[in-house]
Amino acid sequence: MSKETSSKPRRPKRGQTREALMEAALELVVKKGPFSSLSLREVTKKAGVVPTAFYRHFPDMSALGLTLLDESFRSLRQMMRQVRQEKLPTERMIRGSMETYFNYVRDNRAHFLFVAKELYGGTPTMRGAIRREIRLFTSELAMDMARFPMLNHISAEDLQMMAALVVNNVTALTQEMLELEEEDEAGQQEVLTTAEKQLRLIYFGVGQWRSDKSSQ
Amino acid sequence: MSKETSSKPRRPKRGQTREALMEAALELVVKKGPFSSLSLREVTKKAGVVPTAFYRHFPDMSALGLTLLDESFRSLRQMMRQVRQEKLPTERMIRGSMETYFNYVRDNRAHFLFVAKELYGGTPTMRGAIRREIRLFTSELAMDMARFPMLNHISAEDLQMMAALVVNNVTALTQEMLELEEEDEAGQQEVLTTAEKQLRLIYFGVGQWRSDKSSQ
DNA sequence: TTATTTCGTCAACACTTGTTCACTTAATTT
DNA sequence: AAATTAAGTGAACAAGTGTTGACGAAATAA
Repeated sequence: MSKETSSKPRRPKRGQTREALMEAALELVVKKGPFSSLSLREVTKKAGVVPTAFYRHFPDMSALGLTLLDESFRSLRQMMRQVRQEKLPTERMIRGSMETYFNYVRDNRAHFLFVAKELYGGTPTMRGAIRREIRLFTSELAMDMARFPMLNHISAEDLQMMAALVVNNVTALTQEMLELEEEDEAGQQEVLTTAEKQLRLIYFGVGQWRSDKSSQ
Repeated sequence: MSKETSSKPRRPKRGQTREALMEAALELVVKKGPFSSLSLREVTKKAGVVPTAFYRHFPDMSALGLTLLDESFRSLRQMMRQVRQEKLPTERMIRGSMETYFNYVRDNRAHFLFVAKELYGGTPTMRGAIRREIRLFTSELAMDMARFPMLNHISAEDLQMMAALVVNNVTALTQEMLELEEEDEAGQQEVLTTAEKQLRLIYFGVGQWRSDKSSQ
């Protein structure tokens, strides 16, 4: 049966509170501080709901945190998959993927801020989950590199080390990006071109690499 | 029975409480979480002193934090100066400076943990202070590179970008190091050799770099 | 319809928090 | 030796915290 939309429900609709809580937490992270510093009560207050209502949706704050984390990475993984599919000559690929990546960061500022602030300061569980995701990205990048014919001569572990170099650096630049004001387009552009240069430099280094030399 | 001769003072000596507070805060950061999540009361408790005694030494917690930050970076800067003075052929220099740096990290675990957990999660003031220090290291590294004759042809801003690449990566590896157990020597060794390889790769990349190419 | 589950509310609890004030006493200065 | 300053203590506060349990209304299922 169809229930019609009356003008204003006195209570939020089914399951709407859950999203209100997640959204409230994100907003508070943006303007107040790390998720770990938020209290259950202020989150519920911001969500426009009484403290006890929280327990209808999450057993405790850390459950909310892990849900938020999952949400953050699910869409990010999806975007990365998309980027990975574009087959282009290396130089164009570097510029292209950096552009789409940083645009994505800009469009999902709150989620990235949330993750950034928990990366080193969160609970062990939280940190572990984030680090696992990052390692996943690294491995996938290494696998991508392994498919390039010109990198045939490089050992698997060296590829891993190179991928880690790229990921570490992009991660750091992401944080730098988040530190900028949202309106600071010039600064953001600068970070982007720095990223491009750095990746290009790494690319040059990879071209010179001999794996036997490293095992020494 | 009250009077003791000279063995144990009933009260800490002059100015001893200040250090007790700083030490207590560091210990709590190691085993509990980011400094920003510590309460004044638990710090004083750990220091074996009543809450109100805190105000005799610091106006509030954030002042303690900034003092701790200063302490952390002062000794680090000193060590970096020392590293920078050793003049060696590049390859040896990479290995050498990475070794002494990571040994220093191991010996000052608490301070690095403190800084790491505040880097992105701390108050704006705290984050700003840390980022300023890091930028300082980057600039100094860029200046060092500028003195190499073989890097004459590289523009100042490209040198800055290269130094940033190095610093970003070492920072990330430091965090990785801190995530390991203190006894995990194998893991620590692995991080070290990864660091060496990555720096060598960057070094190769620098060798191929043409600044005019970058301006496109 | 009626019955049932879902989910937001209210009151209350036992804590912990930062900070104040008046106090004492040790250490230093005069 | 006396006076002064530095630095610890204890009680008290208002505000904020997580969590409980019983209650009621709305949405869904029977």
